[in-house]
Amino acid sequence: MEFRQLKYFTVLAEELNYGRAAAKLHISQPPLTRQIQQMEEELGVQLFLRTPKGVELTAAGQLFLEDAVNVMALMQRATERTQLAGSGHLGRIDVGIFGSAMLNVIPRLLLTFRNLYPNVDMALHNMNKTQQIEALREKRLTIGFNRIIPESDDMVIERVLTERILVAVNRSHKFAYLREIPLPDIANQPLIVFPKIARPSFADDVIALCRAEGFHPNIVQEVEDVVTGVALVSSGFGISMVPESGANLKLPGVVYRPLKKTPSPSIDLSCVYRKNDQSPILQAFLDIIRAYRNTSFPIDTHSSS
Amino acid sequence: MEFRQLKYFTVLAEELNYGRAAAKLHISQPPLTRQIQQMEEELGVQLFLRTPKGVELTAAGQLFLEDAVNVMALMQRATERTQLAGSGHLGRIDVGIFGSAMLNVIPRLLLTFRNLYPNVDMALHNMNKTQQIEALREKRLTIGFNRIIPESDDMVIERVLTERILVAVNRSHKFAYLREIPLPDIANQPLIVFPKIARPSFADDVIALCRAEGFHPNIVQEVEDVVTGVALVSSGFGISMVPESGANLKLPGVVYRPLKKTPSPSIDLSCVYRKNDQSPILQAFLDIIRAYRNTSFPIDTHSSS
DNA sequence: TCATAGCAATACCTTGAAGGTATCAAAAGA
DNA sequence: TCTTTTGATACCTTCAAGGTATTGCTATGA
Repeated sequence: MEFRQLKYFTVLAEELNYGRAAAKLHISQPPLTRQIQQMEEELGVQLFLRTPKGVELTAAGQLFLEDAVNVMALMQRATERTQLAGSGHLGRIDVGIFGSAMLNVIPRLLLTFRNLYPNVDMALHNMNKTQQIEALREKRLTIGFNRIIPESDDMVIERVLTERILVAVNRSHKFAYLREIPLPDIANQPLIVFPKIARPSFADDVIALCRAEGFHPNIVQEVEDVVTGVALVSSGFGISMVPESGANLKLPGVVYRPLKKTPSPSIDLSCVYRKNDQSPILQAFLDIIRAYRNTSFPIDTHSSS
Repeated sequence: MEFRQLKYFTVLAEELNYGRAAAKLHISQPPLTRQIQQMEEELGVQLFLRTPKGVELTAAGQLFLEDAVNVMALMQRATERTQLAGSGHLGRIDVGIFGSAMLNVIPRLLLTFRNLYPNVDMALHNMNKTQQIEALREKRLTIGFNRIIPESDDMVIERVLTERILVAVNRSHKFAYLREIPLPDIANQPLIVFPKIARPSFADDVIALCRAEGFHPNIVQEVEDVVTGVALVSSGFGISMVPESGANLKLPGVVYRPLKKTPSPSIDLSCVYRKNDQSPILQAFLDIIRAYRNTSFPIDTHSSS
């Protein structure tokens, strides 16, 4: 049984006349006769009763007609769904997220993606860079976001954007009265760094930044993430350094100040995905990331709550 | 898209290796490659990723695989259902019934049919012979049962069986003491005849029987059906003549006696169906009727309640 | 009653596409 | 580096789908 025959059958069942049905199918009448004969032979069932005025469906033919219509509709739907999936408009994307990027950049990307590809399911998974790489290898993740991602043969790391590093201080701290913080002044301040797992991390960047300036920072606490770090700043535990998008985190008594240095010390946010992943959904997502890359994300570094 | 291609696709999706898949399909590898290429071109979607070790499904391919399996299963089911319908094992039969035949013959036929063709829906419709013919013409009925059916060009009337005519009398009636009732003795008895609609009917047969014997029956009541007639006999209203299968109707004080005449007066039960109806369900049903035709239905004419 | 029109079926030819064999190109493994 | 394994390509053969011409049947109208 071929789809062609199903099509011929349904048209003949509609027209109930070989000549008209053949015309509608843009073939001549004899091939139609033969195809229907062949179907009847293959099924071992008479589908049409030949009458002097044309044909009519047998009971078996009526039953088969219903199913034939269903089969063709299902095939049509399958084709359309597959084409949607092939163009990235249907399917699923699993995104690994971690840290301060979730406070600003990633939500914007996700929102844009959802608007453009409403039929793609999006799942967010909170994991650190090590877990992300592992999950990517096991195809549990389509793409991961992180800072300072180790190179890997089977992964592509792509910069999403570069942010200034800001100093988070308590409003009561003397730094709060400065517009910019001179880096050397940090030397003796109690410094809170993060994250403490999955090194090297942003914490190492901060430390390296200090060392390049010629001093060793006074680290009073390593915490797991930016939220905990800023929470400690809020309670007067010390000061911290955060990526610019972390400044979206408004906690009582916390203000953010840029470092006094040119060029401004900065940290990259990157994404990572499988080198051999050609899936259209990933490509679509990457297109959005690339469109965002050079967009500025102005952040009011002087606001606080 | 052809079923052949769906089949090739599912096998390749299972084997994930062109060579093995082609072997399983009993074709060589190049045609398989070409058919898959053709599918991908037609859909405009890559279904497989070619890897050095073989192939793997893309996300779109996985989606299409699910649907392809469904399409093939639905087609398979359609084929089987159609073949069942074509052999009379699936579908529907509408049977018109009327009168005393419902008391014995028809239930046996229906029971036999249901046992042999459990997937055929049976619907019974109580209608008189006029209504049956009309319903047959409008295809609301597949077959009708009745007595004395008028000839018709587009209908076939076929005898189902021939029954003796019995006399139904009240146990207190003098006839109850006879083993057989001489027909002339009926002349002055109060006679109940039926049915009163859709003449000519069994009633006319009874009247004709009497006239042939040289007398005009003393009809005291015409009733609609055998049940009403026998009910009147039960209450002592008069005597009646009923087809043998009517003797299955046990009402208080009613006994049945054969007529004393050789050959025994009889009445046919017939069925009627459309001359051009070749439906396998009807043919199957007719086969059962014909098998029953020459079977005797022994009825104990002397029992009563 | 015969001629005609309209229908599906058949005979016969043409062509396109599916399948086969041989071979190539690329990559992995020994 | 050579061999093996994989999918892709080139080219040929064959079979079946489609076309034209025609037949056979039946209902209908003159």
